[in-house]
Order: sequence, then C-alpha cells, then structure tokens
Amino acid sequence: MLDLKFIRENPGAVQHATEVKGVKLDLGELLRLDRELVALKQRVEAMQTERNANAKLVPKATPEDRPHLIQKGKDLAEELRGLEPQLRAHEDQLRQLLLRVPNIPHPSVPVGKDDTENVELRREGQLPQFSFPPLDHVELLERQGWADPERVARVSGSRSYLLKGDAVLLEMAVLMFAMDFLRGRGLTPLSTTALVRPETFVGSGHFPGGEDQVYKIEGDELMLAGTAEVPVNSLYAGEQLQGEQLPLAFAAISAAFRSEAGSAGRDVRGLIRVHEFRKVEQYVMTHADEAEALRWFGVILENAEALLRALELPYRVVQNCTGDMGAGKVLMYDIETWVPSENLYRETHSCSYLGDWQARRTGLRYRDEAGKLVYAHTLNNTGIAAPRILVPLLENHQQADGTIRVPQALRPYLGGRDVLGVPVRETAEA
RNA sequence: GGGGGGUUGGCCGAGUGGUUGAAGGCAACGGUCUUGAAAACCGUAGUAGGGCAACCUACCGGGGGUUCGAAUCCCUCACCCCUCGCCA
Repeated sequence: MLDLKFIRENPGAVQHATEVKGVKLDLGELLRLDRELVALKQRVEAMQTERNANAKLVPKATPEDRPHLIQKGKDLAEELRGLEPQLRAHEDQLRQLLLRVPNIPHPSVPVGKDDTENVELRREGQLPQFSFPPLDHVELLERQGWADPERVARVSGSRSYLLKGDAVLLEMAVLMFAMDFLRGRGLTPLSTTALVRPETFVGSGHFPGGEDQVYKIEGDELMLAGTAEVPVNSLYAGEQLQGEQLPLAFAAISAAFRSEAGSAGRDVRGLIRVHEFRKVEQYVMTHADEAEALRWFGVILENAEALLRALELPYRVVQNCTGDMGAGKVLMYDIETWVPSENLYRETHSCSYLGDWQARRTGLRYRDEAGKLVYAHTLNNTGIAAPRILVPLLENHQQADGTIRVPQALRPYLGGRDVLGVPVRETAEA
C-alpha cells in the first residue's frame, strides 16, 4: 500500500508503476473515489458537529426546550443513518483499490513484461564436469531407495513427496545448517507456524490477488502460509516500536504450503514444486531509510549466496524486471542454482525489498528520533527451501557410482560423513 | 468442550450514559537549577483524516445495536487470564 497523499501528489509515477508492472488498476477511478469520499466526509462531519453540539445542550435545557432539542437530535440521527452506510461503502471501495496500488520500482529495475526479460547480473561457482552421464535427482533418489513417489502419491496426491533413509537426514542437515549459519550472521532464529489468519496475507501483500494459491482450513478461518514471510511480517502488526528496536532480522523456519493453482502440469516430477515444504526465510524490518534497507538487501542476498557457496553449488544472480517482480516490491533479485540434468539454472531464492509498502498494510510502525511515528521498511529472502534445494545438491554432488559427496559444510550435521548412499551404478573403466 | 474474569493513550491504571480525548502514575520531550549530571520544580505531549488558520471529525480489542447523547447499556466476534475436563 502506498500513502494516499503520495498517490494524490504523484499520480504520474503511480500510473507508470502500474503499467510497467502489468497491474490492473484504474487509477482515475481511485482518485475520483478519493475526491468523492473527502466531500462526503465533510458533509457527514458537519452533521456530526451539529449533532454533538445539540446533544450537549439537552442536559442544560429547560423542560420546555428539551423536547424540541431531542426531536432535533432525532432528526439529525435519522439523516446520519442514511449517509453513514454510503460513507462506509465508499471507504471500503477505496481501500480495495488502494490495496492494489503497486509500489514504485527502484530506478535500477529493468522494464520488462515477464521473467524472460529478467537480467542476469553474474554467475558464481564452477559448473560440475562429469566424466559420466549425470542422473537427475529423481533417478538418484529412486536408485538409493530414498524416495517412494508412487506410494506417497496414493497417500497425498500429486506434488507430494516422501524422503526415506539418508535423504531425510540430508534434508534436516540442510535446514539445520541454514539456521545455524544465519544465526551466526546475526539473524534471530524463529520457528513459526504456517497456520495464519487471512488478514496476515493482506499485510504481506499476497491478498488481494493470491487467494487461489492458499489452502484454507475448513470450518476455521485460518489458512496455510506459503512462507514464513507471512506470519513474521504480522508479528509486530499494529505495534508502535521504539526506533532502537530496529532493525529486526530473523531466520524463520516453518512449513510452507502452496496450492500451485495455475501451474498445472509444470514440474510435477520430483522435488522441484511440491504443495508442502520446509523453508528457512530471512526477514528484516529496518528504519524508514532506503540506504539502510538497501544495505540489508545486500546482507541477506550475500547470506543466501554464502549458503550456496558453502554447499558448493554453482548459481547465478538475476535481477527481476518490472513485470516479474510483484506489486509490492521496490527491488527484487532471484538466485538460481545450477541443475545439471536440465542444463539450466532454477530459482532457489528470491530476495525482495518492499519499502514501507508491506509495513503500511500491516501497521508496522516505530517512533523515530523526532518522536514521529513512521512505517518501517521490510525485506525478505529465502535462506534455504527444502526439498527444492536437494535437487541441485544431489545432482551437482553425485559421483560416478551414484553416491553423493557431502560438501564440507554439511558434514557436521551428518555425523561427519563425507558420502551418502551406496554404489548404485557401474563406474566407467579408466 | 464446560464455567468464571478481562481487553482503556508508549507502559501501568481510574472511569457515575451528558465539556472524558479520557483522572493519576511511569516513561518521553522542552525549560529552570547545576561546572556537568541526578534530584526537585514548571511546562509540552495520543493516532488518523479534513480545513492548507482558529478549528472540526473519528478512534477506549473488532463489528453491529439501543439513545437526543455511549469508554460507560445490549448483541456478536476475536484475543488474554483463571478453573474443571480431555489430550500430544
């Protein structure tokens, strides 16, 4: 959400943002509604003033005057009752439109219509050189007896997954390593529930618009979040923090649920795109200072990159173009990790800066040095998402015999083991 | 799941249906005093919207209602606390 005053004063910038981001919004309608609302409010307030003044006279009035004053009050109340629903309807309408107003992209963001126009910033790490035809992760898991796709599909349908044996330990090791690592970099560990109220999605900016991506709990008005960003963003909702309490930086681990409506048929095989997964999310609330926030953007981006380097995975950093970045975002970089079997990079991380757009929706404010209440700025980035990260991890570290080399950084979380699995392939003769 | 008690300004806490936007205290800010600080004393001070000023309006967990008038009465929802039961 943007400041209504800002929208009034900068309609051109807002209009431009809706266009380059491909947001459907009638800004003219919003501005018209705003003007009407102000006029209507002034009418109602004038009547309220009169009603209040009149009500104050009643107790002091003489018995003769009293009935007249009360009658006048009744008339005013009657008239107000007619206008108030109108006022409320207007307010609701305006709010609905306001919730759809996109944030203004940072000047550095390339204009583009969708992910095909994202810009690669750099590539890091060496692509693996295999002396044998590498297997894809599904093949590796099956040969090692680490998965059971048919059975789990019978139990939980498509886009479910099941890990077995050492793959379980590997998944847990990756999550634990990420938590430890981020804690070491100063983030506060958090373990949150994915079960949240619908308002939290409005706060994060996923609603309105993303309703069909979210699972609802029957009979309860709770829903399942697709990322810890949702609960953590609402953690301080409506509070008035002290300036010194910021920045707040969390490494939040939670389950994540996504209905994947609209991606039917895409990535149905394997661990890339599943309905339920586990994720460590970096979430930061800073002062309302773009320079400070952008420093944090660099920090959480670097954290994610350092994690991938520690996992010895090649990746590239991509800057998302306007059409691919989401309404609330000022700046967004994706990190994509190399997947040998597909011979391409796949998104494993997404780093975003939202200015005060999210905080404004959530009511996340703090008192600055001057004593003024201001909205905080928020950022988030993936820390690690499992099982998706297991795809590049297994594939990049597979060895000729089908075993998996464990990167140095993960060994402490796997009892010191440097290889997982048993030989399941003929090794080529030298 | 049953029963009981709560939710007031940054925090604590009072509040009889009628100048209560809300006593009092703490914290905060400005000032006096002091070499400096503390203490003491005086003063300022909620949030949001509208008038680009005096000022007006709304807000005492959310929503609805009663009333000329609601923080105060009624309904409803949410949350918190206590208690009994159940349960991992």
